[in-house]
Amino acid sequence: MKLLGNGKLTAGFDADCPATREILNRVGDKWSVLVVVLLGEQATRFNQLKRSIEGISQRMLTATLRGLERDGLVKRTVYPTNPPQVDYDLTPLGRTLLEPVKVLAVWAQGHRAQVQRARDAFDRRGKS
Amino acid sequence: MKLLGNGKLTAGFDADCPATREILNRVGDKWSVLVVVLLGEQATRFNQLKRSIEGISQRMLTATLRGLERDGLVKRTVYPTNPPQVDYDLTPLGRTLLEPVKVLAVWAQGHRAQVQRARDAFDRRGKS
DNA sequence: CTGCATCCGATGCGATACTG
DNA sequence: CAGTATCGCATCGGATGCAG
Repeated sequence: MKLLGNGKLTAGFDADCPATREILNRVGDKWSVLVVVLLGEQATRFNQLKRSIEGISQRMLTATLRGLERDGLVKRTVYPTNPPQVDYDLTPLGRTLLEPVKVLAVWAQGHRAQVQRARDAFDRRGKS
Repeated sequence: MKLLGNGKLTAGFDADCPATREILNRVGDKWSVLVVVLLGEQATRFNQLKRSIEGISQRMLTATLRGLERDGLVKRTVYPTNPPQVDYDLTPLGRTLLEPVKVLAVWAQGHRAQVQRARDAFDRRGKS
């Protein structure tokens, strides 16, 4: 990315840096944030997570958890019982993600109506 | 989504609410955040944006700007000159999004190394 | 300069069936 | 219970060409 002149974004960060991009991808994907928030509540077993998140497929829950685990945000603990029991929990690193996510969620809910109005207005203009 | 028992996430927000989900989608998509940050710097013309964002296709820049405009985050101003000139700028609403996004970006950059190490370790375990 | 339309490969993700 | 494997549709997004 070419910067705009002074070589630095006045916002004080580079939204184009690969690390930022990757985190944004994580936060943006369909299920990761939801899983992180739920695990922020308490350690949870696989099937309980599946029941808690209405609409998620087993495939996507597995993939989401693997991704979060790979990034060191989630810890997977296997108890060799019969039947097997697997607990997922946030790591300390994962816990630090809770606050930034919350800031976004608060923004979303605080501006929900305003965005909706803008959207309606935009769509009306399009129809005319 | 079924909540975990008390009917409310202790984090103090519902990451599953549709409004939150939509905002997360916006923030998560490939180019929106980058465009918002750039426009946070200054109003910018279409082709200047295109040059500033290395790798974006014209198609996606158009789509991204339309989406942001529809949500009331970006304002599009046409100057009926010849050749035509179109300026994009953040709306006041768009400007309020800058701070939450920055919080995330700061997190990303602050934990970049830690995530990378976790990822490397995870991948090594997989190979063995 | 600022777009829109079309084509088409890449990826996302749900459904389903099978395993230890 | 906690996954893995495979399929198939839907959407994403780049490349290209045309237009006001």
